[in-house]
Amino acid sequence: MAPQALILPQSFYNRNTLAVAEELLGKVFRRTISSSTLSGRIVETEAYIAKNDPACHAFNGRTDRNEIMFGPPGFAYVYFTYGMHYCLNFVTEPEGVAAAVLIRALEPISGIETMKANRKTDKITNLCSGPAKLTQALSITKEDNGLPLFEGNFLVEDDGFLDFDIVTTTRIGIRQGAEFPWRFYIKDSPYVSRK
DNA sequence: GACCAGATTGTCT
DNA sequence: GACAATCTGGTCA
Repeated sequence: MAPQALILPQSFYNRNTLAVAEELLGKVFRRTISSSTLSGRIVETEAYIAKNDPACHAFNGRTDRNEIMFGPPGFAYVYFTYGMHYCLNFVTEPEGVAAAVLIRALEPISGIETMKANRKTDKITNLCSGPAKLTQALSITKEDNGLPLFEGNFLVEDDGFLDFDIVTTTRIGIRQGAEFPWRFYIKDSPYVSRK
């Protein structure tokens, strides 16, 4: 019998961002939209910490866009980029410390038919294997910015899955701060964005 | 597989 | 006005 899934409490996020990014691997992200459930296992993350990290949106201080990162931990930070893509982050560290974890890839678990329709492809490994792909598959938009992750319809759960190794690399798609080894993914997962 | 161009607009300087 | 925590679809090998 599989262990019961437990919702990660807000305190899970109220910690060092690198630890949270690493420990989010293997956890399950789940959202419910009008009685249908879309979920997937987190297989790839990246850490962004305003202090000393020029790649972080909050590096140059508080703005309208990054305000949520300065708030309490355990909330979603969704931003729009490249004129057409949304990316999903989880805010970490105590209130006042701007930091977040970018969710880069999921292994689809439920709601796969809906994801296929949203992504206009039938290939499972192409549904959520990238930060903008997974927001498209799960219909995540600016409307979801600021939602709590520890209660409601937008959650992260621990179902006890621990059978994997973790690979640590530099982050993807940034120019400044590219040398920080703050990307984590599940070794040998076919659902990560890139090796 | 690798590399490259184009899409398309919010955000900040 | 420049750029962006990206993706897709094309070419070439």
